[in-house]
Amino acid sequence: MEKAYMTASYNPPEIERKWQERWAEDKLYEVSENDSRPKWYALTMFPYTSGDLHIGHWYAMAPSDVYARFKRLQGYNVLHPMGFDAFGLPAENAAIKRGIHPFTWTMQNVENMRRQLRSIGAIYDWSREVVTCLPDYYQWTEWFFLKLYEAGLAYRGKAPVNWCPRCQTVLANEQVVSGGFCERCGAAVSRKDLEQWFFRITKYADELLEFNNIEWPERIKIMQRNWIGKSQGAEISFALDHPDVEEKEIRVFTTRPDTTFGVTFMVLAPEHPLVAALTTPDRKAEVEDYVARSRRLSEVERLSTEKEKDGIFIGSYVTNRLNGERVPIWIADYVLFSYGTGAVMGVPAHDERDFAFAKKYDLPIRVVIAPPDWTGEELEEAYIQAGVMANSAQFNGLSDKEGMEAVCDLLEAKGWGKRAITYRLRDWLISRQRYWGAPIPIIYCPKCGIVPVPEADLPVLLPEDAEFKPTGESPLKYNEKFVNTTCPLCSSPAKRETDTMDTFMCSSWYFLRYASPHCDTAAFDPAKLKYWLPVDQYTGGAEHAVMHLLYSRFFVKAIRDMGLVDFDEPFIRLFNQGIIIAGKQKMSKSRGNVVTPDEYVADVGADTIRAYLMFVAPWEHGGEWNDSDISGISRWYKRIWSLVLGKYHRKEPVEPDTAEKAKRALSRVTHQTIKRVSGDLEKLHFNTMLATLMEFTNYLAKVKEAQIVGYSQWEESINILLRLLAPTAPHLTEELWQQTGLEYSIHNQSWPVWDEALAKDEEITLVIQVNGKLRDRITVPAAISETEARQLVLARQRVKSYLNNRKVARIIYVPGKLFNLVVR
RNA sequence: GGGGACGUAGUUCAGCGGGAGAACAGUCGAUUGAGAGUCGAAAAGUCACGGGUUCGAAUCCCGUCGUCUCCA
Repeated sequence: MEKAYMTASYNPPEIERKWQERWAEDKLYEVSENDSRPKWYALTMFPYTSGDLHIGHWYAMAPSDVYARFKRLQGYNVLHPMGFDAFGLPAENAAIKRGIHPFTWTMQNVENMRRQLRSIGAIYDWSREVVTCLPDYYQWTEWFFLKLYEAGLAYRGKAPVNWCPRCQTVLANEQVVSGGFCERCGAAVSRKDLEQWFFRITKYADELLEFNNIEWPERIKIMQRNWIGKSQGAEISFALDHPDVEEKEIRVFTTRPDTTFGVTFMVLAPEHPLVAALTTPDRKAEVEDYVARSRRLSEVERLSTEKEKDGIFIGSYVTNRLNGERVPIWIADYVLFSYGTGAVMGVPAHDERDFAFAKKYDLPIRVVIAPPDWTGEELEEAYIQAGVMANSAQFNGLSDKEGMEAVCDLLEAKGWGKRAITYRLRDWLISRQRYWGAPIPIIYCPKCGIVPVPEADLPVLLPEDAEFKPTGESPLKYNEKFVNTTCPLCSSPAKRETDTMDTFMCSSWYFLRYASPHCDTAAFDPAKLKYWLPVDQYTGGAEHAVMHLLYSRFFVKAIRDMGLVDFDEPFIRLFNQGIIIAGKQKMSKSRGNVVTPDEYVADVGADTIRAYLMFVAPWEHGGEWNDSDISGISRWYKRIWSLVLGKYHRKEPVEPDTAEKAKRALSRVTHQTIKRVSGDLEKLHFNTMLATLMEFTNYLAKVKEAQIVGYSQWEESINILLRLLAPTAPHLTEELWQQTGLEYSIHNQSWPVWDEALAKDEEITLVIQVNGKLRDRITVPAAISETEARQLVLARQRVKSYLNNRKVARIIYVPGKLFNLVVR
């Protein structure tokens, strides 16, 4: 009836090291597609090789590992891979700063981070690791570029980029600090037009707006929709008659063609090509000054609502063809050249920005959509709601909606414009004037022009001996051995493309590589890809909402249309975890509040950190790291340790009725726990799952204390506790599993299943109310009928005292819950 | 400025028409040479505020304040 075990105390670092070695030896977590179980692909966004794994990485990885382990115990063949996003600017900056080669710097970091990642105790199948900066990976990144080029989805075009004149280099948007200055030297950043490579993501704009058959958080979908920014409206031509300009029209895009009669000015983007020619001599100096100023601002600043809308009249006019009016042309930096047509019509009565602009420069405001009960008075603010057209000739009296159609019909009939759709989304600019990225596999031949590198010649290898001094051009440009080549078509001397690819290109397909990471004849083995993909559960930070997550969707759709894959979306379920902060602030090196996990691993152990991170708050919220709270988890584990390994003693004899009751109670609590833990895990509610397991532990401690339940049932409950805890504390549970004499490994066991009948409460507390106020409560069988309940309730002394002589007007009975007497 | 979400014990949260709960922290007691640990016990709340609907509101509705978030 009792068993005793050796009870050494819980020593996390020791047992964690032991089991990690054993699991690696046994290849416990290596997976294969030759498996009869259903597959489950659980993916966590791979980390950038910054050098150290901080607690934020743990927060992303530990809970997702818990979920992956849960699916594994449930009987799925779980692929849960890990790798490194290893190309990118920081490696190059480190190289410039410290004279280390980016490759060396990156691979040192990979090694360190791999060690740190192993300490988490996750089920990563390390045999599938990918590192994006290694040739066996980036040759396929290059290959995908060629595929996109063949499909007409990669093209070369001019684009304005951020340019620092002092550092002589192109800057990423993130390197332009507010006000438009260089992060490094403080010089004013300007815009410069460069020939760049683009991916035609806009071709998929409409499909990217659909989220069919995927379960993504609503807010990420909203962010992507906003980013794509589809607007329906019309392109309208305004007549231009200027002696120095060939063009006879300026086209604008508007979502409100119904307000065209309200146009009182036109605004061009400062970089619009017609600006110079249309500027009258008396305004030249002012206009040029304004253009120069606005080129310095980033787009975000130009569109900021904090910034007052300003602009300048350039002296020329266009004609509004609908009413023949002359309309003055202004320029203003809130109009972007890259969006729509780079020109907008100013309708101050019905657009907030135009209203503010007109007020500032005293331009006329003409109402053409009458608000209800409008009697011709001036507007206090722009009226942007629905209304009836006015001051619009033959269209007067139409609703704005009808007007929209009628005006478009007229424009199309007369050839003055057409219905049109525009997107905020631009094509994806992938060129980087940097060394540390995948080379763009293109050759420029003086005779043949742009020639793609033949597939057989891949990879185009990064030369090891590049100079990194910042010149504003790719370091590869000065590497003659790299640049000079021969044309694959005509064999004449030719030059290689020297820009490298945006690193988001590498991360747009890495989830495909994990299916067959060592395939050296293709980017992936189609059969293995078909088995594993798409990703069933993807988790990571929400900061990737409109970059990585959108690019990956585009990528999959593009290669689907090439026939390479047969699914439409890369990630079926998406979940974004929150952020771990410290001292009420986001962790950052400059604040010096970065929590490094290694010391905690050595001290309290990975299992404790895993549980602590999940317990601190709901996963999607994020929470605050707090040293003193970690001990709560440590104590809980120690209690489990002694609960499981300590002697279980049953006192004899036990009265049969009491024994039966205790037995049923334990089985009920056990099955309720299985049910709650399973449900919480499925919803990724780790914090409540842990609270449930803590309650269960507390309950088991009481059971042990009471010494009534028989040993076999006790053992069964402990066995269930360990399996429920196994995803959270893989090392601790493996150790206890072994020490209680069970067969290795706990991680190959099956997830406990609850019995609904056993989980059901047999007795409930019936709440007794009088006029809605709690007056008494009784314990009754769960299945009690109303009649029986009424007899019991009315017999209660306390109830009688509230009733004295008053009449029961109504009875509200909620089965299983309460009995309310309404008395008068 | 607009949309959305959220304000429950010291903390993190659950509950979302019917008894105000859990975990952790904290407190006290026991064990101990002392501390740690373990065990036990009790405590902790105008459920942000103000109205309304209802037999009954933390829960539904309206308003106010505060926090977060997305958009402009």
